[in-house]
Amino acid sequence: MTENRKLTLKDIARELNISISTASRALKGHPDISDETIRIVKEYALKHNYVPNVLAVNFRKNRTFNIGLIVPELVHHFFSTVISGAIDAAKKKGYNVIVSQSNDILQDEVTACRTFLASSVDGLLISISNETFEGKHMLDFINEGKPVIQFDKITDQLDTPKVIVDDFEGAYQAVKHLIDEGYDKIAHLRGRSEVKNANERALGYEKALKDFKREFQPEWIKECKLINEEEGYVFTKELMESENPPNAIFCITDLVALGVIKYLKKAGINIPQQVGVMGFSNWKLAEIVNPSLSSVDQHGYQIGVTATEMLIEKIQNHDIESHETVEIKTNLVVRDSTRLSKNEFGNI
Amino acid sequence: MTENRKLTLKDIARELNISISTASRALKGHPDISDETIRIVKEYALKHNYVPNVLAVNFRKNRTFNIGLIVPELVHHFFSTVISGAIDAAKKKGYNVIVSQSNDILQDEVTACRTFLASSVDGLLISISNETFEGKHMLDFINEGKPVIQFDKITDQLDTPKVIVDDFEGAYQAVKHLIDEGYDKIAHLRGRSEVKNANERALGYEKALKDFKREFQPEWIKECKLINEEEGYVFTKELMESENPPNAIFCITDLVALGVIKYLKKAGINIPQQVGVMGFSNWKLAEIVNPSLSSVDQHGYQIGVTATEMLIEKIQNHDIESHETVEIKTNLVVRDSTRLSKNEFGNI
DNA sequence: CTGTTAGCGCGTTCAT
DNA sequence: ATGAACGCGCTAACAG
Repeated sequence: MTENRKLTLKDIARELNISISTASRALKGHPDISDETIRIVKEYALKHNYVPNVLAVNFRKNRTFNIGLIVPELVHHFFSTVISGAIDAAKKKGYNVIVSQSNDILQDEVTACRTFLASSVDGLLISISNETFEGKHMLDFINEGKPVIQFDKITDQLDTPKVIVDDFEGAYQAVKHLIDEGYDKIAHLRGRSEVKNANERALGYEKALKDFKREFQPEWIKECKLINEEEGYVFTKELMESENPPNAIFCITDLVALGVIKYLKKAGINIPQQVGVMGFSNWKLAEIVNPSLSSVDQHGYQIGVTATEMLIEKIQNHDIESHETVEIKTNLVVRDSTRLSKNEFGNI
Repeated sequence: MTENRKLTLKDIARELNISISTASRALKGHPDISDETIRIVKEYALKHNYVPNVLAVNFRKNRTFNIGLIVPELVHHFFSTVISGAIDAAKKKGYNVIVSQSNDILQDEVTACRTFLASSVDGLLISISNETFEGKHMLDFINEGKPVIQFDKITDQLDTPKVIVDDFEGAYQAVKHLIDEGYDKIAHLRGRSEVKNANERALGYEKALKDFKREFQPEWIKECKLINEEEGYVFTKELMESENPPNAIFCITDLVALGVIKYLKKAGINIPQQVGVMGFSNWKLAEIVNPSLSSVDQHGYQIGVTATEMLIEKIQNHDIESHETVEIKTNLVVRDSTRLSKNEFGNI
């Protein structure tokens, strides 16, 4: 309604009979300016509710205090947790977060990058799509002097700082837990071989089997393409109907584990007595499903915070060269689906 | 690496021996400019990959093509769905979305508003916190000529356009379904009486009971303060141990329903045979829980899309006056927890 | 200590 | 059909 034009430096300079630059400097307590002038200007500014025009400042300084964040999917427990961490960390440093999603489609990711690049962010946080392998679109970004940090789903083809989950160790610990509980025939529903995270988890799985000298069967490894419930269901059926069925199944992610559980229940196979089930990611569903699902927590919030803090630091130091990788440790969460030894409450 | 300064209008003007304004106009195909010049300039621009400096343009035009989005919680199925819709809709119109969360704390919401206002968004989408009642911080926004649209969790104290779920009708249909299935003693775990959505749902519940002349008992209405699993559990225990226990429970949200289900299972009460359970929101958990939970889908994605489209339209028309309210229809999703009549598969 | 001046990159009169 | 010139609001180098 009262569309009162905003007060500018010029206005307050005119009103106070000083020059614009004096006003500008006074406002930021520049040492050149007398305490008296500073006091007067600040008082006037406060009283008349002066707010610097951020557009002008950003234009002048050639930066926006916005950072771009691209994830494959926004409606996804892990990624929304990461975003939450990123937003909170950014806020603390005075940055905004502009969020975009690729839907795991390379073209969408490229477009999002271009938009961010053209439009206005000071740096980029990205978790790449399943279709991204080299990532020259991100290179464009770096070439303009804007730092890029990859997190979670990354490509080694692109040399940037990275914040990743220790998938190998997480998988190793998960499988070790299964072994400790007494399971000795452990299958793995893995992800696509082109995806680094999937490979790391598979390697952790194999290493644990090897270290503890448990049976290894290539037929016990199934590659999920879509990483959904359906695949968990179908592969479990295959596994359980085979000559040599496993007695535990380690899944690439909780959603797949859900399919596993559905099949086992349908087939009347007791979890965890006859077959143990281990997920990965520790989604909300892990506590909800029946029996509750053991899983590996990836500390998404922490990943978001760490990646954002790193990015902002690089932005502020104009550091486009360093390429350190930070690994966030995972955390095994044991629930009913693998608790062979003692099961206090039974399945409710 | 090759930190090549970006090409500006000035550069291309100098290179082509024309004036800056000619270059500027040629680039946007201004009718004053000869086709020949336009061709040459455009060709040069394309070849040398000219990209207008968005910061400068925005500064000049006093807008940012960013919209602010504030939700109580980001890590929340419904809200992340809304955000997803908002981002997709904004992208189509060439806008970015800056996301922030209030954590249901008024102070955080106010701060987020201030940041957005000062920093640079052209408009605001907001779903208010549980602590927000009047919302003068949003008024600040409007006073600067920037449109605000409230969605889902709104306050009528602030006169803005709104996009809301038809909570009343959703609740009415949910309870009607319970009645149709044969339940005749229906309780309601409602939300806080200060929250509009909670009231609407409670009204829908009461109206349905009245219309179909079913028993109404004030003791069957319990007010959840925190809207969590725990409350669902505790209130259900109370209800079921009372003199006159209900045989169906309609919950303010799926999370509460989860607590309800947990108690009933623990108490050995069969769902849906002895007691039917109805949620609200249709989270992912509704399909995962056992038995699967009937719920009311709120079409979060559509809410995000609609609110965003409305906002952008207002931004572009400098429309700060209109205050229409759009109601997005809900959709009842029937699952096992209320399927008394026929239950094909049984609970798996 | 303070004021003058000169841009940042772009859009937009106003001349020609 | 084109160019010169100005200004958006702010910062900063340079003078005094």
